[in-house]
Amino acid sequence: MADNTNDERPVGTRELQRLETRRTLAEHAIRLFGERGFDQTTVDEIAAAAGVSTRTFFLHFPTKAAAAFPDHGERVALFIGRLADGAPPVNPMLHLRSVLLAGFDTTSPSRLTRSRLLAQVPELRDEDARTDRDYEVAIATFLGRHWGDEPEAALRANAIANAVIGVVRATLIAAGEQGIDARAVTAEILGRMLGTPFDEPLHSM
Amino acid sequence: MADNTNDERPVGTRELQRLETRRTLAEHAIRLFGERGFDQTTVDEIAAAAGVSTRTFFLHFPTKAAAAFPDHGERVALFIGRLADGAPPVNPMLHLRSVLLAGFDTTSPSRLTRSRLLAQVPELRDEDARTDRDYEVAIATFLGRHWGDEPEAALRANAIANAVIGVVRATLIAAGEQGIDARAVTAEILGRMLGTPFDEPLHSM
DNA sequence: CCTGGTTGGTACAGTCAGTGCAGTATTGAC
DNA sequence: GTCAATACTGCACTGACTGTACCAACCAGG
Repeated sequence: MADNTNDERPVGTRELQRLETRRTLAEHAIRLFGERGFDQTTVDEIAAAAGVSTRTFFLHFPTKAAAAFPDHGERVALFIGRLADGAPPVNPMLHLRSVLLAGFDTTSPSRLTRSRLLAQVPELRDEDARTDRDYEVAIATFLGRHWGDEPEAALRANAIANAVIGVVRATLIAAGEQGIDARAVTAEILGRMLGTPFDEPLHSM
Repeated sequence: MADNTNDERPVGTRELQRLETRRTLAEHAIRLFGERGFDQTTVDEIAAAAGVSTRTFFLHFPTKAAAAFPDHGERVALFIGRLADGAPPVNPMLHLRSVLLAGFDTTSPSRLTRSRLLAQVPELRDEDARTDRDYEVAIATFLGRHWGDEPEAALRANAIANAVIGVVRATLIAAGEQGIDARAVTAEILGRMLGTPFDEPLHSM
């Protein structure tokens, strides 16, 4: 066993070929979804366009829709890393807000592709909502670390996570349109939602 | 043509039989989902348990999952009616909050069934999120009536709708558990989220 | 080298959700 | 009583996804 203390990719011909196949599949899937729509594209067609068998498609992606978001795993990992980064924040809600807004600042090409695809292919929004569950879990876990895991605190963490993700998803889908400053709207709404300190009780209801 | 000025149900033997078939299908679907899980139940089994053909199932429900929420349409209609009820509210956000909380007060048996089923059968949560889109549209439309339909106002309405539905969904799923006052948690979070007036600009970001 | 286990991909058969269509039988309006 | 509307059925089909056996290229170890 090689002394791989760090988790370097063991880059061999095999691994490279596999990643290339995966990349090609996703590329053609996104292209075809955009050209014809999601329902008008079959997995057979995607596989054929990528030059592999249909069965191979499902060795790389669990569902047809998953091919539209090939870097989902990495993005979630990045988000979790950012949430856990640095010293424990004084106000977790403000930390959460700044991490969420940081996602708007990094203009990765894949984010633009994703926004455009979601705005263009409505059938993919359901799948998007499904994958967003990973972010919800990440946020709820993060908040749970600060609020404890009593049932009511957990429920609150869950509800906040749902709400926050809802805001970000809505704005990210619209982010492709002209003349909309999605980041500003997100910042404003999150500011109102998360600005009040949730660590102190609220009795004026 | 009879002078049906009001929209009374034309109750005939046929209509009754149809409603009964639909009810039976939903009843067995919910039972089987609870007993074996969603993926372990086939539409064939549901139809057989209800004593009809498989094809008939799809005359009553568009998807397998839809049978788990047979009264979804009525509930959405009720919600929309409550939103539009009365004079135009002074503060639409507060009106929205009170309508949402009213949903907790009416302890309909179907709501309890739904909560229990969602807590028990995780595969149905995706479908739940999908059907919740109808509520999102209703809320966004309602807010749009007050805020106008400029792109940024529409985006804000959409984002708020997403957030609010996220909170309610999270709490409703947990509502079946013991010792959790889901309504109180929802009221508190919505109070913080919607309490500040969104009609005035916020400059302290 | 070479040899043998690992692994990316294939072929094939199968399950299940969902649709289109042609047909039957009961119902209800005139 | 007749005839159209309609609740339901049977059948054939598409398309997503899975299990399994198999091939072939790769990448050790000696």
